[in-house]
Amino acid sequence: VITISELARFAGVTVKAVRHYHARGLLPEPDRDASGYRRYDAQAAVDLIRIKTLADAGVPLARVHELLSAEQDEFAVAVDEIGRDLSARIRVMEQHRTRVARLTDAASLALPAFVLDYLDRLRALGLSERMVNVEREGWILLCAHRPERSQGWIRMKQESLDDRSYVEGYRLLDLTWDWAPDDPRLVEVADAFAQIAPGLRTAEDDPAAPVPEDFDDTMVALLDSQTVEKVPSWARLIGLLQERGLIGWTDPHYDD
Amino acid sequence: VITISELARFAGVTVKAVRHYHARGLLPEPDRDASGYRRYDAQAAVDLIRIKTLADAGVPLARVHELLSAEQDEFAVAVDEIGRDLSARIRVMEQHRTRVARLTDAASLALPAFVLDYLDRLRALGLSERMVNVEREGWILLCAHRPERSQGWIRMKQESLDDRSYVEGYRLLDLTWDWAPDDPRLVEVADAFAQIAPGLRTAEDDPAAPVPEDFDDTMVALLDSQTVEKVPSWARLIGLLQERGLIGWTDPHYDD
DNA sequence: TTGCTCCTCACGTCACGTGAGGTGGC
DNA sequence: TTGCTCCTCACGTCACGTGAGGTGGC
Repeated sequence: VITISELARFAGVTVKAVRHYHARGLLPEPDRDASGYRRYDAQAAVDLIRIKTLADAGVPLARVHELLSAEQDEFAVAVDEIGRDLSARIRVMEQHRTRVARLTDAASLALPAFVLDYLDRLRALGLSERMVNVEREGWILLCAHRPERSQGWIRMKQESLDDRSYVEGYRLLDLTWDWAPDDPRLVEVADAFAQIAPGLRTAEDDPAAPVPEDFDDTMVALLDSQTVEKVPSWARLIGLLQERGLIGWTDPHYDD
Repeated sequence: VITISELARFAGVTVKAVRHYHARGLLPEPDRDASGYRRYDAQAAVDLIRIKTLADAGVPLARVHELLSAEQDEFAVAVDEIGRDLSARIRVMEQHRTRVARLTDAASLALPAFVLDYLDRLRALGLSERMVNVEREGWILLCAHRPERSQGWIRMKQESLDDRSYVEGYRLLDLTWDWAPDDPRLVEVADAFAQIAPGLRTAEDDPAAPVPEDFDDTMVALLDSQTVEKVPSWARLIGLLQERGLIGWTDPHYDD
């Protein structure tokens, strides 16, 4: 009594969708008129609205097919499950929304505000932009890998930055970037670090400090590729520091 | 420095997804090792996390490609838009969730509680189950088509059911279901309706009553296919009622 | 006659997933 | 040697969308 386009508009779907539901066996093929046009009645409209209601809720069409011929109790259980599934999907979408809301620019992608504050402070302390960049990419990795611990680490780093000798260490490291690995000044820098060392915080000082278990092999490999493998002079420097009994988070076997 | 599976696990995606991003040109192909294996560095991990963050937010990969090379301000505008889009999608999902929550069984699919209450009352008044079914399917159509007006209509119908003569009319109609269209008793029923008529409510009595504009051609055609086209005696009855100056919502030209 | 709807294939899309068939590393 | 990972095609999936080429109704 109505045509396919009338039916489709009525239910709020496309004509193609209706034909697709026929092909899938979800909606029974109606009788045709003299020219081969499909003619639908109210039952078809009711069926289609049911299909759309379930499909809109994210139910796969194969599942819709089952449900349309399900018994009362079986259906009730399924509807309950669909509702919980929708709620769960809404929750993850809300997480993604808050994550997206933090993305003010491409540089801060995946970085929470407390890391951005920390990076701003490094800039304010006079560190070079490429140094800040190394930190930034490192923190993107850390935040992705250990989101629950990263805030604690940042707090610890912020406290460390209150220490002048710690800041001096950073500035020294910044200076060595372009030096050749065999630059004799690196030995002086390593000695300077050894002086500063007592001021550097370790896991023994602070329970929030990172411990070896915080970094799996993947993490260590990635952080290394950003630092010792990228800046030749730093590889040398790490070696010199190890000779002086100072080791950081990096793989002791980085030089393999 | 890390393998494809390490990279994938780190970012929380599948190995296939990483290769897909290579194929789409989203993630640059890294160098290979001696056996042709891809070797990734931290930059790749950072890039992949960025891609995943955007893709999780529902951004099409083609769009992700643009955004990764966008300028600060252009990116900020896009992120804002993605956030609004996510919020909108969350809102429609919440609508679908509330709609799904109402689906206690297959019969009540797409029907709000106030319609179910109305149908229960019809049963309580002694109407046959098949009669209730005709009402139910009609209301499914009405609720789908005019959701904003259906509650008002139900309220009006509930008030009408307080009228004994109105209820009598329903019971008479129920009785005629199986009669032949030429059954002489139909004339008596039509006469009885004519007696009841002053008690029937019309648009003149109540501004909430349905007017012809509430039903487009599709709606009329569908409601007809559930009633006058389905039950032969009703087609005859409508004709008899029209002779007596009583017309309902149905198409006056139903008999074409 | 023009424009709109309808019909049936067949192939496209989106973001991957699934084997198939083979090689490399411990 | 076994099991695991890696590689590259090629094709599959899900829910339709997009024409292609043709007919019917006003």
